[in-house]
Amino acid sequence: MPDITTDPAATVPPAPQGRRERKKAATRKAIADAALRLFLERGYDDVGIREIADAADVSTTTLFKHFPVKEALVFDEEDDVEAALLTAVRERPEGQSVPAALCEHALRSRLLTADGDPRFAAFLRLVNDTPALRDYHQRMWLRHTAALARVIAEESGFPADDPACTALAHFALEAPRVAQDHDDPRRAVTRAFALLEAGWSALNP
Amino acid sequence: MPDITTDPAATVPPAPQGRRERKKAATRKAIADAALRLFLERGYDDVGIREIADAADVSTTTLFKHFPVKEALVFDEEDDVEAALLTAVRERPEGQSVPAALCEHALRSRLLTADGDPRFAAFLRLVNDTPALRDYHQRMWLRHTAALARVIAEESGFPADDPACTALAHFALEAPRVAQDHDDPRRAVTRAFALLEAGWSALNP
DNA sequence: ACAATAAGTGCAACGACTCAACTTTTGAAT
DNA sequence: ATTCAAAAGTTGAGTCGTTGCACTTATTGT
Repeated sequence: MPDITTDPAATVPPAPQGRRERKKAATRKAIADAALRLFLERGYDDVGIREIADAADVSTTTLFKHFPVKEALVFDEEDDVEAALLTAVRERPEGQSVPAALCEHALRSRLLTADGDPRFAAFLRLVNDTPALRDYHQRMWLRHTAALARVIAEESGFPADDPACTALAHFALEAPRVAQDHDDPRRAVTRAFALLEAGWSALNP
Repeated sequence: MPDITTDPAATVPPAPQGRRERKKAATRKAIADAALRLFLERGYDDVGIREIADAADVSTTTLFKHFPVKEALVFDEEDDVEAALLTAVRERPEGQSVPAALCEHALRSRLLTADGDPRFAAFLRLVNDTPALRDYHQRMWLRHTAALARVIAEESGFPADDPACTALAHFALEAPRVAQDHDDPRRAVTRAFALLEAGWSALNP
């Protein structure tokens, strides 16, 4: 449904849709904010759903209409993360290999180290110290496997359903998790990708 | 795992335990059997804990004293699976690479295809079609990462804490899961391990 | 024979999540 | 300007996995 408005000034800012959607977004944000605040204060497992709903001044049913499960409260605004991943591969510098591009992307993403920002550091600690959150995040992250595999296939000329593409995609997405258990995550990521890089180049014609 | 043993000679030696431990094992088996039967009949999500407990004629409290969570009801008798994994690497044929040994082990294990046995095929379908079970199984499977990484380090002369060893271990354990989403899982596993094989050999001096 | 130990029971509860019925708000079409 | 349908939100009861507690019963080592 294209937006054909008579008044062009009404649609200048990013996407301020009707008041309805704005209000919806507002309560959604209120819930997510309340949740994150409470989680950081007292830990994920020691905060109940009802408590969060109360803090955001909504009912628990409303809460669950915005977020499918408790874990999702923490990972709001995780759109365009897939887009970033895919373009990192597609628009990599001339001559750079696919695994190398993925490695750089992994190092660039702040999932490993929150340099500077103490608020983000606290967030990272919350996620990594809470098994439920770690697992959920990884599950969500792996949902990009198929899309990434497709892009890899395009970029490398392999058939779209070549298992090697899926494998590389999956392994690349798992790499950060593997690295997080090491004392020097950045080095670990690099080393894991060295393995993939060498293997991938050997597979190419 | 249900008591569908491939190798009849591999049955447990008759551990001469007291009547206490025998009874305990009996109720445990009764519970697991009832659970698997009901799950296969009506699907994992459509069978409740209380129902299983009733079928096995125990209280839900007793049930949870034997199995930590619902998913564990399906994966009983999963010991010595780590031992098999480790020896597959340690006692591989002369001149065979570590990834190759892991690939063979993956192909040998019946997690991919239940050739012939229809009961095991049904079991596999149950697990693969139930997200909760798939995830739980993978989580349990990944618990062997550290042990496998240590063996890999020993066998290859790398320092015990080299991230490359952890990475290879992790990727190798993930490979079957990646392959299951493909139409020809055995080929997919082989191809995934080809990637690892090539990369690993390139990392060696 | 006798405590110590462990298995098992019953019940009540908690927390996450769902469902159905209902009210209010909002965006538009008439 | 009125009316109407969809969407957002509420309420309350209920399911389901899981735990805690107090209790009984059976087995074991001494």
